[in-house]
Amino acid sequence: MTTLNRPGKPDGHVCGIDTAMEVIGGKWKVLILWALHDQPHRRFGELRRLVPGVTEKVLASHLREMEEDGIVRRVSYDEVPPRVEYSLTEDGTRLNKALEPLGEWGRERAAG
Amino acid sequence: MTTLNRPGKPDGHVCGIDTAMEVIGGKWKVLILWALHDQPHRRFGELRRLVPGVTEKVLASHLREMEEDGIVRRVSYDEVPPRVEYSLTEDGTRLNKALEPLGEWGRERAAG
DNA sequence: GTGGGTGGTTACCCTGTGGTGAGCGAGCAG
DNA sequence: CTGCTCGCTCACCACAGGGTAACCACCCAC
Repeated sequence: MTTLNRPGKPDGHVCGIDTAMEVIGGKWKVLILWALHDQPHRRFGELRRLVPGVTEKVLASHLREMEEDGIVRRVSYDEVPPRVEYSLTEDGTRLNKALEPLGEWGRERAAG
Repeated sequence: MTTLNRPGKPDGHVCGIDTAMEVIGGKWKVLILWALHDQPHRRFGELRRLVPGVTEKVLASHLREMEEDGIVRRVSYDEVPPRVEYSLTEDGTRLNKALEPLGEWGRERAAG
């Protein structure tokens, strides 16, 4: 279950890694984090362009979950046309840093 | 697709992290890695006990995928009753190390 | 009045992943 | 001859995560 419902999930965690895996388990979440890492604020449409292939529905639901998980901050300005800005929380920033060695591993492997 | 078929997957990787996510994307893979990290060799039944909740079929297929991905080494002894030992390759060991910061992040978060 | 651009929501469908349970091959203990 | 162990394999099935598409409210420019 990646989409909503944290309540269920009686599994119990063996180690910290699966706690983290739950948070980044969605298909696009790491890419969203990645897209968020270098700019302080990103708009919805921007993210959609930065994460090629994601649909609006899924992007919206992933962002909502990440907000619930406390790794993304959502600020909605009451303007027209509507403007919403997403940014990493401090926890999200630390998560992103924790993801870096993994990214390096992947890059090495891709390089062959 | 986590189970078999690397061939497809035209997606193209945005960054190294999703390369890694593909490898550890299975539901139990990080736990298997974790179970493999402290002993040089683990037997099938041992792993099944160490990863509570996994079924034999899924454990077998995950191990097979991890072997294909070059992070797990499988050695089968031609004895009776059959004996098969699994261990991390060097690449798998490095992956496990790359996973550590993530585990720490998860532990901190679980601690609240 | 109609088209565009914003950031969504809702309904429905489909595929892949993982779960269930059975069976198998070979030898040994009893 | 029966049952047990070990490491699987096979056939089948359920479900949830993700994809598709339509729709909404709002205001502006044309």
